[in-house]
Amino acid sequence: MANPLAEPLNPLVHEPAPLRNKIMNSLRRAIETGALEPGTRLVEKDLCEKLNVSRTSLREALRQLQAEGILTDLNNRGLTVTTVTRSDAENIYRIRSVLEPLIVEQFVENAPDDEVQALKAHSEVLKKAYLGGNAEEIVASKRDFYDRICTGARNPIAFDLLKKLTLLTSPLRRRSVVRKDRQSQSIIEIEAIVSAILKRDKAAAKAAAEKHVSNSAISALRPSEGDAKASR
Amino acid sequence: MANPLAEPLNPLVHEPAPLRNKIMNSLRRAIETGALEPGTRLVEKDLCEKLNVSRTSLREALRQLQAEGILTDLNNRGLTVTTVTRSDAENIYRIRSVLEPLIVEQFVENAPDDEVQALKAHSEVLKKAYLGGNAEEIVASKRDFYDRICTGARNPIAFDLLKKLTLLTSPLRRRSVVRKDRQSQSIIEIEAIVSAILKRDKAAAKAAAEKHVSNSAISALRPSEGDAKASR
DNA sequence: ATCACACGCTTGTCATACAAACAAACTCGC
DNA sequence: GCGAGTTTGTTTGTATGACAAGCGTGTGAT
Repeated sequence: MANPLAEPLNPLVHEPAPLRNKIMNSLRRAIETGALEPGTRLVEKDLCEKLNVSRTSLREALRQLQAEGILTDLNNRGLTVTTVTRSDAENIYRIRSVLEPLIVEQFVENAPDDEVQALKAHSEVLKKAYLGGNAEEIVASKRDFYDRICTGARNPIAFDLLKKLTLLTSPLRRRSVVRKDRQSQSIIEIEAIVSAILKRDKAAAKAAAEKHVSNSAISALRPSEGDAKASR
Repeated sequence: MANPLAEPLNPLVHEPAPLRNKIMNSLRRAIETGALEPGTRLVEKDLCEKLNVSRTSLREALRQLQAEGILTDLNNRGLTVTTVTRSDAENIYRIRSVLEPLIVEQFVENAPDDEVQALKAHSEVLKKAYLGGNAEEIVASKRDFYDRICTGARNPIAFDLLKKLTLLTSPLRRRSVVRKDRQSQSIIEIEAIVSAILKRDKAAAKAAAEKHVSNSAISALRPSEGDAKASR
């Protein structure tokens, strides 16, 4: 049998990749990695020079990111990287704690056996990444894991929402991933999800998914520092 | 006692309302009311002339609506009003059926008594609107009802998501609102939600909210016409 | 020290221009 | 008549330059 991890040779969409998309990806990446911290002011002219693009394209990209909630509009004084307050973060985790169980449920309903097998195989890779301890690798592997579940669930809309929500809390998550205790706990939780999925046990899978989000929330929100000014 | 329906004299935010926001509202409204049907191609030059704005501002508004999912990008051939496939609609209702119970739960947790009373009072207005049968009035009143719940829940992020999701299915909902049988059913379901909220009974309120979404879904998806081409 | 004013920086909006992608019409050879 | 290739027109993508308006800050006068 072929390696179930192998991608089915993606059709290679000949994406013309408009400039604004590249800009968006670049900025998203910067926020995700922490190169742009929450609260940073984004000055159009500076960004144009740094990215070497025209103001037109840049502004279109900014508008799109703004609509995604990643950037916040100060009234007439430009954009900043959205600062997620504690209350925002709690709300985001609360939303995730109903959305992710839904996705897992739909995965059980809709994913064909080969995707289930591939997920199982990938969960082993993820586990190894956790044990390896390389943060980069963990994050990448976990994202891949999520992608598989969301794709298998056949609910692209929820997938989209989740991507945006998790991006908003990426500053929090970055701190939480490096915690050793959280890592070993994550492994257990994920294995619970996978094993329930293998049995096609919807209720158990949902419960495991919810537990996983709840615990992530606890870990991410633990520091309990006073929350900053309002968000939007 | 003062009329609990009275608004507390909103602070009247001096919104400079950038042109692009007006454009967005205008387009959103057009889609919501059906003036722009799903699948309609949006040609920049035409819109500029109709709205009497420059291409720059228009394009920024379009990008923002695109990020919200209301507009879909054909590769290099412009934007269309997003066509929601049957599968998309099912997924949207499925998401709503977990999000709305969450919101209702948070309303029970967080809304102060006066907001609960105001909600109760408004539910009577909504009921009258249903009995009156004027579609415009029903929609407006129902939106107001939802706004109160979402605001009271203190979860602006979920509020935002719900607004976007419901806008996507507005073509479906428009057809469903006029159904007499659905209307009387709606009244009952909403009263169930309100009465559970009054008792501050989280579990019952959640259950009632979920039931309401499920039934809305059944009604909206009933026609069961073959779904069109892919969405995005 | 305070108030008012002026200046600079930044965003909001517009007009214009040109390249590139795409679709449709059109032409020419068979 | 018909198909292949070419031309043409429409539409989007990107860049540039310009100017008004909003906001913050510094300066100067009192």
